[in-house]
Amino acid sequence: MSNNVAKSAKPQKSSFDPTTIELKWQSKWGSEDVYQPVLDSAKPQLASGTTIAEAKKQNKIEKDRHLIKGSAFYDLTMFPYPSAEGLHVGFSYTSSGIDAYARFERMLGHEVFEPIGLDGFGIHSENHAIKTGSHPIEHAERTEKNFYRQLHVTGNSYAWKNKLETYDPEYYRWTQWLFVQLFKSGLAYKKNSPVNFCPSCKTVLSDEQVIDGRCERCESVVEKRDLEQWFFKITDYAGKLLSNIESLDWSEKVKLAQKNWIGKKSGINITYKVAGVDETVTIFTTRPDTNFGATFIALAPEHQLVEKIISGVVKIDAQIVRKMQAYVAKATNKSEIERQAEGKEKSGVFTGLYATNPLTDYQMPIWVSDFVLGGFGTGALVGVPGHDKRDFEFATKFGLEIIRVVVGKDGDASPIAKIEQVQEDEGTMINSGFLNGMDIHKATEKIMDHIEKEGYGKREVAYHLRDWLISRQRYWGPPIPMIYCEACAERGDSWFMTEEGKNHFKNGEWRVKNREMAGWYPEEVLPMKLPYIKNFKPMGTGKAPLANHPEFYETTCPHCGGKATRETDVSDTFLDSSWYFLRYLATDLKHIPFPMSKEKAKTFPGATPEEIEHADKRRTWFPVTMYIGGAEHSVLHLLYARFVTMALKDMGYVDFEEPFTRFYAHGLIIKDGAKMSKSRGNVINPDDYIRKYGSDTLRTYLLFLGPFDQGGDFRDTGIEGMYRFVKKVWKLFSGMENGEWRMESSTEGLRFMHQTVKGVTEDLEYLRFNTAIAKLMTWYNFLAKQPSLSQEEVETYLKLFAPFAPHMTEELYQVLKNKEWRIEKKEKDFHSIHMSAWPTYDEKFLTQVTVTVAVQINGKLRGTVVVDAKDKEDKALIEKLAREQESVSKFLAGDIKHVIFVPGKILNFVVR
RNA sequence: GCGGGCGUGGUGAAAUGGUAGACACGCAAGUUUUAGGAACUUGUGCCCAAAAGGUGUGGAGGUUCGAGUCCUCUCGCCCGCACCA
Repeated sequence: MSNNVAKSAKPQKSSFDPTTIELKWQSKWGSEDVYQPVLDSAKPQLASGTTIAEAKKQNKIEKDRHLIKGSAFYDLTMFPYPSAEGLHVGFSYTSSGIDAYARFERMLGHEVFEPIGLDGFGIHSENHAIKTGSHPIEHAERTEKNFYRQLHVTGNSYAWKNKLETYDPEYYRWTQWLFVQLFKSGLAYKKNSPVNFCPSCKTVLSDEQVIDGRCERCESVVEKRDLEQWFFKITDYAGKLLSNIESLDWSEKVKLAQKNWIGKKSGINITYKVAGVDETVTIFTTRPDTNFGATFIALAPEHQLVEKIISGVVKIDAQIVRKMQAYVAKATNKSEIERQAEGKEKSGVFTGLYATNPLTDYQMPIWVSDFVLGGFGTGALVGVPGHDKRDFEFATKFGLEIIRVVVGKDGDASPIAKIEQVQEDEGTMINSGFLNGMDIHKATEKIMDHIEKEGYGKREVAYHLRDWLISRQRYWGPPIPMIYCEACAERGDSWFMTEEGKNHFKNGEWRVKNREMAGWYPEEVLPMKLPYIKNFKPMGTGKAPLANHPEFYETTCPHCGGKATRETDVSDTFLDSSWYFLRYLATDLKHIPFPMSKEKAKTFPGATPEEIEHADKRRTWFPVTMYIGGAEHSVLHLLYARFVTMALKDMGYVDFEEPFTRFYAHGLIIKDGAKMSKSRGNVINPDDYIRKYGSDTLRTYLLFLGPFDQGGDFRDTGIEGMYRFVKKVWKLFSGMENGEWRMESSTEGLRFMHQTVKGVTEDLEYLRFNTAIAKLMTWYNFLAKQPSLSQEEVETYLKLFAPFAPHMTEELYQVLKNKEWRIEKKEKDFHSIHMSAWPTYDEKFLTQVTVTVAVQINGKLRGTVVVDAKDKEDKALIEKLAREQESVSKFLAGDIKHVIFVPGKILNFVVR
């Protein structure tokens, strides 16, 4: 029966042509700037000034949403890097998510800013150019066009007027400006040090770009090279980068990845006198409680004292020096991979020197060993073989003494002879003088107090995080805008001698004072344009291609006017992306890089009063409200962007410390169970699917695949199914023009609508797109069976579906609008609805209350009871009863008139 | 080794502590079609010929009137970090 009725609501004919519909709306949205927010007039993000994370914690989010209509909502996705192959479907995934979210937020009444751009500078793009045999500049021109075309057909509600490209001189002049500001703040310095070098990319890499000893991009084994490089002093912010993490509304996983990478360890630096020579060795340890058991000292091959011995400053036996030279040379040439391949087999050379342990007067032999890391702590450790497995391995190999100082749970107090006996856990101190009998935590505090009092040690915090290596010996990046002047350096007359420089460092030591630093920065003539050169390929000599071009690097000193040279390295591509979210809001400002206070904006040469005004007003958009991107950037981009923001805050350019209030890491899209790769031939080009099914279908399908943070498996049969569904929706509603609809929804219809609205709203808020879409499908199944639909149901359905399939829903709305909707007149187009009205039915359904009690029916205990309350008194009564189990049983025994028990259905109680 | 996460049908997966498997894919049968495709209808956790019934969220316990969900242990898988002193 219902089948026949259902048919009456369905179309006589259907023609669903997604391509035509989508192009039509895309061009309309574009030409009318529908999604271009007025940047200057948005209200601040939250009226109270609290962050969304805080509001959420206080459960105020729903309430606040209504209070802050018209407030700025900065909805950002990580911009893609353009490749010859075109847009990756992984990006379609992100962009579908961010756009569904943007459209949802817009309906809640926010001003939403959803910008897009291209991360076109960097090794990635340059390698693509080399592979295709083209010049990076031509490569960029070509891919830019293709990428923007592909980005357009997704139907995303991008603010197209604010697009940017990192290789645009109007962009990278500010990247260079940023470099200069960091330099002026003492956060950029140049240093000669062993660095990671990728022999294939022929450039140095930052620590973060080395994964398992291999290059992040090409997976070549990374070598160690001594090169003079530019670094950013991100370690200055290690503490803040770590402590701020707690306040962020990010997934625990990403937060943890950052915490681990920063790697804070609290301990103590202990300085030991070296017997017989005028030297000391400072070690870092987190376990000073075991110090009575210390029997040796081990130095990293890079350690200063080792250098002093090798260079003859500290004189020891010549034969040992030769042995050490050989060992150090071998160790420093080893790549990470080689070191791992050798396993944990310890090696080392005894220096013949001893250090005295003041606690015991034990003469600890000083060794050099490559299991000690030059970059952690002080590059030296004190060996306690009884209570550290690595120390034990070292001690047994070289016959060093092992002393037990902790007894663990097993009560074993015998001498430690086997590795299984090494006691690294909790326990009680023995053989440790005044520490005896204490547990290790108490002993740790006690001994640190003692050492500090005796004056040979100081509590210290060590971090795993190292400074950010910023220079690259490549072509395709912003030239580092520094000028070296030999003459000024000779005179000791460099930037550091200017009033500005002196003021900057007057309260602290100068972090950077070596001679290589002497020079000038041409701040007022930025951008330092990247010239077109033919031989742009990396050379592998430790110099960048620009070093072959005197016409580039030869210049005059901005200070003395003499001959000077420019830096020829370019900066890391991660610098480009560390601040792009700031620039989106100022792409039309020629003289100011990003929104900032009037006071600061005025300091930019050439800034017009209008520009200063814009810069000031647009600050309401910061920080980024919602950021969606890949989890692979957990410790790279996200850490760098946080660091840059903090540095800019300290310089007074921005007034927030954390750039991304909320970050959501989406999952990975695989294809038919395998990772996409060209060699497998299973790379998805979104173009093919958009052409065949339309963007609405692709978007909805991608988001339906599975939980957004887990990605999913892309299957052609799956997208077919989604296409069927989209078509069904089209047919149902486009058929409405000939069908009937009624004034009011049925009770069941209302309940369905209420449930779906509530469910989908909540799902969208937490980016559970897959379940939101499933709810829409369920509701469709219900609607399709109805003999007729109400205008409210149809309109609500279209609104709820719009975040996923914006084109089709808008087209349907237009079709239906022209067919005598018996509703209040709609003068504006559907996109105005996008911006105004998210349906809520809470008020209407206040009468329905869910009570959770134990109920016995037919001798069986059952669960949830849905009670329909007739009026406010009923509702209050039921809520009160729900709070008190005891009264509920009474209530159920006496006051309920009917109990309707439908097998397979929820229990319904009708209140008198 | 440290840290985090996950184990539910043939598949992707749903389930504020309350009918386990929503929704979709796939599969099966049917209607329609010259055929293929498409569309529509019905069915589909497992066991049993069917019904009745039983059983069922990696495993073992526990809390609870009630556990996929909370707690303890255990097995298996995935992802970070790692010779970090």
